[in-house]
Amino acid sequence: MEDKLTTEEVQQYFPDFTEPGLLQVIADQGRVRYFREGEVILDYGSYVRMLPLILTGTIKVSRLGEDGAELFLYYLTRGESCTMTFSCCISDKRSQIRAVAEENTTLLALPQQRLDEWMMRYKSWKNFVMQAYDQRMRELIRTIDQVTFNQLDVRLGDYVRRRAKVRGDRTIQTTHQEIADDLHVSREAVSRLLKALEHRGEIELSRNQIRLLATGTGG
DNA sequence: ACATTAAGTGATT
DNA sequence: AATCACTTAATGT
Repeated sequence: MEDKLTTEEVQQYFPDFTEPGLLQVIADQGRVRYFREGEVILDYGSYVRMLPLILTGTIKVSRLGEDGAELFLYYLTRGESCTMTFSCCISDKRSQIRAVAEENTTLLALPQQRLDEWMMRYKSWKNFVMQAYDQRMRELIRTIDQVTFNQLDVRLGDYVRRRAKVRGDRTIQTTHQEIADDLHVSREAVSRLLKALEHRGEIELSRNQIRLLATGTGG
């Protein structure tokens, strides 16, 4: 596989990038990198020199809590970039997050130096970045709401649906313990609430596996 | 058959 | 909702 993309390929992956000059510079400076499932792409405390644009696969982004436990933040999939990484690039700070390949993933790594210059120069790039910020912000606010109002059942439902969505599969392979770690709650709480969801007919449980059942008419 | 790991449950705080 | 103590179920050797 090639190390670089052609401008046509960049256009295909990111149809929102309109300026020929932007496509050219991304194709020119971007490097295709491949990560296997479970590989750590970026870890806490390391300096960020590249901004990733995800081409295929999924990346799981988490934050390190005060007590050393991890808290799941969000997934990145095709056509997305990492908001946290972008802000690290801009301010030249160490990473506050860890990014792990949830499945085999290819991404386009963009060198950090030019990013703010592109913001002024290419409107579609600026829009892309701002849109990413907007989306992440909404997501995080929703999570904060769920945490502060103790709506763990809602949060758990969201989690399962998101995870199924990024995989493009109604059946997800995981343990209750893994979910508990991601959400920072006890394993028992996860087991009990999942059981409740199962009784409501939303999911089906078996060992190491959760299946999402089709929800009623119109979804 | 036995050990290990995942999941379910009730009681307590 | 967390923690503990325990049971039950599934899987691996």
